Amino acid sequence: MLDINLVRTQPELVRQALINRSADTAVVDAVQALDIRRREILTQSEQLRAQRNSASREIGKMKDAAARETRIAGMREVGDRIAVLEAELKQVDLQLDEQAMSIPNMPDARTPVGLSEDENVILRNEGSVHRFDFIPKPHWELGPYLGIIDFERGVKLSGTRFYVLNGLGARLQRALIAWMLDLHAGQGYHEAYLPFMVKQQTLYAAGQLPKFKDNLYHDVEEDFWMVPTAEVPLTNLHGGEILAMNALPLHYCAYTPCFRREKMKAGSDVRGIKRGHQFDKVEMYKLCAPEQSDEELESMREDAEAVCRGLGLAYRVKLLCTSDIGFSARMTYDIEVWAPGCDEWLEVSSVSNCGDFQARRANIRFRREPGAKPEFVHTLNGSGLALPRTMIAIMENYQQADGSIMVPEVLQRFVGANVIRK
RNA sequence: GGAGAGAUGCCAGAGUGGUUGAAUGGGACGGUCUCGAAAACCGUUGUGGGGAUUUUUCCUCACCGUGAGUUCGAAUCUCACUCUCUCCGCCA
Repeated sequence: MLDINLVRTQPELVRQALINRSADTAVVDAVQALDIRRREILTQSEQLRAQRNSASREIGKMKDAAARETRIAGMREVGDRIAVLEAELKQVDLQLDEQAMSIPNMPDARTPVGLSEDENVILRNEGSVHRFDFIPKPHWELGPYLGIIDFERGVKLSGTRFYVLNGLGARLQRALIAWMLDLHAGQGYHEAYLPFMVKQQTLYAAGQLPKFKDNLYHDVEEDFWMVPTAEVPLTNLHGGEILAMNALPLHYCAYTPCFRREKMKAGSDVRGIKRGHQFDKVEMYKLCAPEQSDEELESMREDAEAVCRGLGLAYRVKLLCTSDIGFSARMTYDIEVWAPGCDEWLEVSSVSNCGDFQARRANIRFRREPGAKPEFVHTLNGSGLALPRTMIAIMENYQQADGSIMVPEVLQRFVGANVIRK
């Protein structure tokens, strides 16, 4: 949620930000009009209330019954007028909220303006791409060959885009989760185990609703929504709280499965485990004071890169342009690892600074010193990393001519093997 | 799932339908006293919206779990919901 004051005082700035995001600007006019009407109603109804409050106080002290009755009758009418105004206010508030909630965050000045993902900027390539003296196979061939990925049975259980991991395949994923969490703990992140189902309000606060309703799974009988990312519960962990300055920055990491109803084009990304309705992810999350968030973003990107480096994967860092950053983000780095079998770069992490956008929705504040006015914190999130794509990169980069897969050194003690072979 | 109890400020805990934003106690902060500290005493101690003034303040409205209702007036009365606790049942 943007500061309504920004829309009020600098609507042009907001409009330009929406244009840069390739989004419709009509919402700005709607918010402006509703905001003006809201304040009109407020002024009127508050005047009436003040009048009623003082009259009621006097009525309480009146002794003369007849005069008292006259006064009460007069106030009855004032009460009716208030009721009418309140009813309209409720409507206006509702609409204003809905409109204001649908405005995405203002991009940071450093986020390049661009009309599509083609205008994202590749900042760096890190690590050397592994050269093979044979043609590397894609993971959707290696997995079934080694018996560690079973696509058929996944489909049997749950339909297309589901799979089963077997034996060392399942173990490799578990090893990655454990290793990543340990790594992040060493980087100063506090590990949390979170609910995988949350209530609707929690999704609004994180910026997933109302815009991405179509991409979420939820129970129709109860107010339970499956988390699309650990970012959602992590954003709300301190919702409604006022934190002490010396508690900041807060660094969290968490492993959760993620559930996404993806409206995918038939035929796109269908092969393998790159994109599914359910996947695992280790997430990093930070809450900090506004002046800290630029620096925290860089260190979080660094922490995500450390995962790729630890696994010995070649990767590149992208700075997303205005049209490609997420709804809640003001600036985002993507980290992509090279997958020689699929022959493409895979996005394994997205590291974003959301500024006070989520904090405003979730009402997360802090006090610089006891007694000081509460201010909104800044929030940041980043994957560290998405599991299936990391699995793909490991399988395809560490494959050998005979179809076996070497286990990256850091994972060996978790997997309990140096190599996965048939 | 069944039965009961409860939800008030940072915490504990009062609150006859009418100056109750809310007694009292504790904590925290400031001050007096002291060489210093403790004790004692005095004072301060919420959030959000709107308006005026503009960098200092003032006025006003809302908020006592949430949402409706009754009333001239609700922390206080009515209803629904949520959550917490205790007991019973069930369960990994």
